[in-house]
Amino acid sequence: MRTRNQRTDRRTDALSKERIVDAAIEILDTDGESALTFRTLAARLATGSGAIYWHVADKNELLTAAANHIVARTLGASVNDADPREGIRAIALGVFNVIDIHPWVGTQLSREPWQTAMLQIFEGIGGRLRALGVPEQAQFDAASVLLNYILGVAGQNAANARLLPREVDRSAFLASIAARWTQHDPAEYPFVHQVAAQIPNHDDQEQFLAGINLILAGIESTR
Amino acid sequence: MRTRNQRTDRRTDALSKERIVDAAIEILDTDGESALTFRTLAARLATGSGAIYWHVADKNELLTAAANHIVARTLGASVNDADPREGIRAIALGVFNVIDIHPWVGTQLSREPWQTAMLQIFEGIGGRLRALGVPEQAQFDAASVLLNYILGVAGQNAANARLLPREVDRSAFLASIAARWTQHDPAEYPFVHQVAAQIPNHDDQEQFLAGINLILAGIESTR
DNA sequence: ATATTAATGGAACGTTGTTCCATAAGATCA
DNA sequence: TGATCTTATGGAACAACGTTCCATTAATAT
Repeated sequence: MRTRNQRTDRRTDALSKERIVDAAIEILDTDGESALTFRTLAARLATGSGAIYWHVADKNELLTAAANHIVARTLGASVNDADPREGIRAIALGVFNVIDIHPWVGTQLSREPWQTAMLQIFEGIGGRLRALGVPEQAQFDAASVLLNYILGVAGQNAANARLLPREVDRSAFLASIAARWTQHDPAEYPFVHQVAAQIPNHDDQEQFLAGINLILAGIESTR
Repeated sequence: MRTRNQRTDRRTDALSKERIVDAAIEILDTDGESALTFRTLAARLATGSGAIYWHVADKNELLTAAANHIVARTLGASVNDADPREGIRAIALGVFNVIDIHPWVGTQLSREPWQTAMLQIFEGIGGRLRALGVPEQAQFDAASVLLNYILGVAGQNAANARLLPREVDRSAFLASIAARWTQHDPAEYPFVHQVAAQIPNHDDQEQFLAGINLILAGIESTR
């Protein structure tokens, strides 16, 4: 009997979409978005780029699969179903935090529309809106605002992480942003100047949640 | 007197940042984001890429300048200051529509943080929130939700426009999205399935405005 | 007229995503 | 067991891109 057990004990170094996606995630996490190329990936997997293309259609599919993997894992964990409001906050915060750790996920979410990761977020939100008693007519709009707000913040945070040379002091980074803001004419940009003062001691995550709460308040007020 | 009048009657074909940005906008609008390269741009301006680099640092600066140009022109036009609520809606709708016409602006807004275009939107919103009577403490958070929601929608619409092969029938496009949604397991994605039915006769702009109204309601309810 | 600076345009460089293809490994069948 | 066919591999080659370099020209100042 030469036939090995189906798909079990093949060569241990066999390539697979899973191994490729895992390696891609490692590169993205440790060296950033720009470090992932088919050459670095092939080097890490000790193969050639042609072999990778046998398992993956193109770079876009690879990035989508990587982002889906991370988001699915995150959303699966954070389930709090006592209060639908809390459930929505937990989903939103989960996405926010996952992008804090893997900023490239934010880039991918805002670049590629209607991928599975987005639908998962959408479903999680929508189901809880129903539980909240939002009428069916209004559910689509309500879930859409929440999702787009989350995607907007995701994109911005990913973009910020892209410029941040890697672990630059956070307060120095905030200060440099505030400085850029105050360079504009105060007469033309009074609000920007007023807010620039609040930037240094400013908590991204707290402000993100405040946004979620404002939207939830809006959804519940228009019933 | 050989000296010509300062900066007036130079060679009529002289390059300038303005001419370069204008040409870039034309290419982006007529042939899409992927069509803008330093080669196509040089060809259109009948010059070489080196000459362009004398006026523009890199492609990022070029795109930022182009987006700022378009957004500034749009926001300058749509001023309605009878009601601050209407003013905010006008700004949001202005950005939405400008991205409908120039989708690449949406890509740029979500990719490059804290550029002038974003600050202009932020300032327009913030000033009107103040006029609305939102307490100063809450203005930052309130302006931030609105801005991030707008940016989220901007990014998604830009991404959609990128996939749309150019002027494909809109209803066919919506139908294909709904089809993709319903491919997922109905048991796992009940909300997505419910909403997929509403996609075909669905107005993007209307839903966008509904989102703005929900957020405004939330802002006004938590005072 | 001459020297200096500003601006030009096109060749060349290095990197990228992707394709191609000769070859090897695994499975199937005589 | 050996022959054949499919699956999978890895590295060379390609086209396109952003960017840099540099010899040359136009405009200005001396």
